[in-house]
Amino acid sequence: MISDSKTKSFPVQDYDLDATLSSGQAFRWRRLERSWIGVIGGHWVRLESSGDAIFAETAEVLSDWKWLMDYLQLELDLNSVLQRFPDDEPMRVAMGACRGLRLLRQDPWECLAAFICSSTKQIVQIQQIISLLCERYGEPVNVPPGCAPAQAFPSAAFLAGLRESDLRACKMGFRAPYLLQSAQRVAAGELDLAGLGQMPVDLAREQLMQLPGVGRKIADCVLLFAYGFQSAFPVDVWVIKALRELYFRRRQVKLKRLQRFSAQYFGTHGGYAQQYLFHYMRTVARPKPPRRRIKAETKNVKN
DNA sequence: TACCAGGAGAGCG
DNA sequence: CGCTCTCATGGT
Repeated sequence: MISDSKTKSFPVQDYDLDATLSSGQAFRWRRLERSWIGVIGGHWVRLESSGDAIFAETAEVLSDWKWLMDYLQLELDLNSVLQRFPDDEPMRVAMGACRGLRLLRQDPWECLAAFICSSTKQIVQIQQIISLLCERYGEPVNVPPGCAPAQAFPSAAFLAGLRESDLRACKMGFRAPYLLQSAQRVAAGELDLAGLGQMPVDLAREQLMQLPGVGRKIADCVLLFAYGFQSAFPVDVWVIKALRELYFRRRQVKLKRLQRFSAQYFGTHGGYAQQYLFHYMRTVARPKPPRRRIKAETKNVKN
């Protein structure tokens, strides 16, 4: 077939690849000059955005690019999503600041495992944990000549056979037993990840929250980022900050009330709104870190 | 040094 | 329930 190729160009509109790949939904993308390198399923891929198109390069000749189109959600009409945002000032500001930000559609196990490792961690640290996991326990994938080795995300079955200390060595600390037990339950078929997508969202959430280390927030991340449940609205510290400052004027509001507010106010398409608020708070509205005082005598004096 | 990071679970009243 | 404490690790 003449359409077989290692490269392909996809026309896009309103697709901010940089924002999307760096907005804390996925943790394996690395920037290399103007492009992004990552692994999706068993495919090494390099992506580059030119404004009105996304260019993709893989390591092997392909005729079927559905895996990539699905992951990037290339067929989604973003405007129809943005139109469903609440018509208020905070959302207008976030929308203006994050134009082109998208939600990905990730593999459920990878997404679940990554977010189990995410609790009270900063994004760079989550990236470090995930990359250690993949380097040590993921199946190698083909890469183009001259490129660094890459691995698929390790399967639940493989992780299920490890020891807790193996996972702790990947710097995930107290999350290690959570990930290990969750991997064992998924590998044993006690939780059917593939089946969750066909369930009502509340039932799917309930199933996910049976897993150790998976509470409301992480369950919502998986429901949104892996299954595309548009009503899932992960309420984390950044979104709490956003809701308090933008909708409650810094009044003391309890987490429970924010969760109820978000479900009621943002409704069945709140997931996208959440990502816009999250990204807006992390980038534009991020409080400037206090500038370090430069002390000449600040040297590591190890006696 | 002390504090915090995209939380969850256990133990209390 | 609702609150508080703890969990491991790296960065500032």
